[in-house]
Amino acid sequence: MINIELVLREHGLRKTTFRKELLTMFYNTNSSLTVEEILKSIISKTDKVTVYRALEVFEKKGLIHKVPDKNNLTRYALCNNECSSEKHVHNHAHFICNSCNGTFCIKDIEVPAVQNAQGFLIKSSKLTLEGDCPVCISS
Amino acid sequence: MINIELVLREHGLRKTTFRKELLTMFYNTNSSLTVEEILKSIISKTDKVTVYRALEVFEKKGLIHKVPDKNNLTRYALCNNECSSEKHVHNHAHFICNSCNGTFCIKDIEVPAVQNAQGFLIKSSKLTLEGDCPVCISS
DNA sequence: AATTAAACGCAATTTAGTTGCGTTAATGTT
DNA sequence: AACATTAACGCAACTAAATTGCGTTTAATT
Repeated sequence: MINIELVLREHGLRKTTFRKELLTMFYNTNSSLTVEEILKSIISKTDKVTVYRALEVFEKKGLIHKVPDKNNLTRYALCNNECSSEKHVHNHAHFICNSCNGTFCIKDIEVPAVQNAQGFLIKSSKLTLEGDCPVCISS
Repeated sequence: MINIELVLREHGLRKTTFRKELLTMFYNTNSSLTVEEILKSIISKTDKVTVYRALEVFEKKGLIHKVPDKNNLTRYALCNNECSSEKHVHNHAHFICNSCNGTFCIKDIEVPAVQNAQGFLIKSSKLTLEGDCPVCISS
C-alpha cells in the first residue's frame, strides 16, 4: 500500500486535503485523467485553478506526466518511479481509445530507440497508439 | 513544379484566391503550420473561420494531416501522395523542435508495426520525436 | 504562539476553436 | 453570355480550455 502523505512530502509538497485526494485518484486509476474528470469526481470542493496549479507542480516534481489525447485535450497520468523533477522517463507506449477517449499506458510495448537523422537531434520519443480499449470492445 | 490549381481541382475544391495561397504555403514549407501562423503570413485578408474551414476540407480530402504539437496546439502538414479522402497514410515519424516549436515529418524513420496487447485493439500508431531541429542547432 | 511561504479561491481575462446565417463568387448548364 | 447551383466566405456571437492577478487561508517551520 502506497503512503500518499509520504509521497507528497518526498516531493516537497504540502499535504492539503485536496492534494492528498488528487494524488490518490491517480494511484487508483490505471488510465489517465483530465481536469474535467478530476473536477467531476473530486469530493473536497475545489476551484479549477487549484486543479491546474496542482497538476502543474505535480508534473514539475516528476509525479505525473502529460499524455496525448484524441481531441488535443491535456490528460495526465502517474509517472513510474524512475521520474523526478530532473528527468521524466516514459519508454512505454500510450494508447487512446477511439470510443471512450480514455488514454492508457501500455507498459508492455516499448518505444523504439531512434537514431538521430537528417541533422535532427532527437532527445526523446513517444509512441502513441489508437484503437479500442478492452472495456469498449466488450460492450 | 507543382500545379496548385490542378491539385485543388483534382480534390474537388474551388480555386479561390485564399485557398490557392494556403495550399502554396504548405508546398513551400518543409515543416508544419498552425492557424495562427497562417493568419500571420497570409496576404489575401481572410477570416480565421475561413482558415479553419479550409483546413478541415483539406484534411478531409487527404491533402493535409494533423501533426502533434508540443503545446497541444493543432498543426497541419502536407500529406504524401498516398493519401486520399478514403485513407490517410502516415507511417513516418514526426519531429517537434524544442526551441522553435516547429514540427517536421521525418520520412526516413518508420513507425514500428505494433501488435495488439493486453486486450487492446490497435488500429493506428504514431511515433513522435522531440529535440532540436537542424536550423536551431546551428544558431 | 509567531512567522512565512505554499496553497487556495474568486473574478476576470486570454486563446483556440465552433456555430449560425446571410452574402459572395466559382463552376456547370443552357 | 445569362442563369442556376452551391461551395466558399465573412461577420458576430458563443463555447470551452487554460491563465493571470490578487487577496486570503493554512501547513510547516522557528
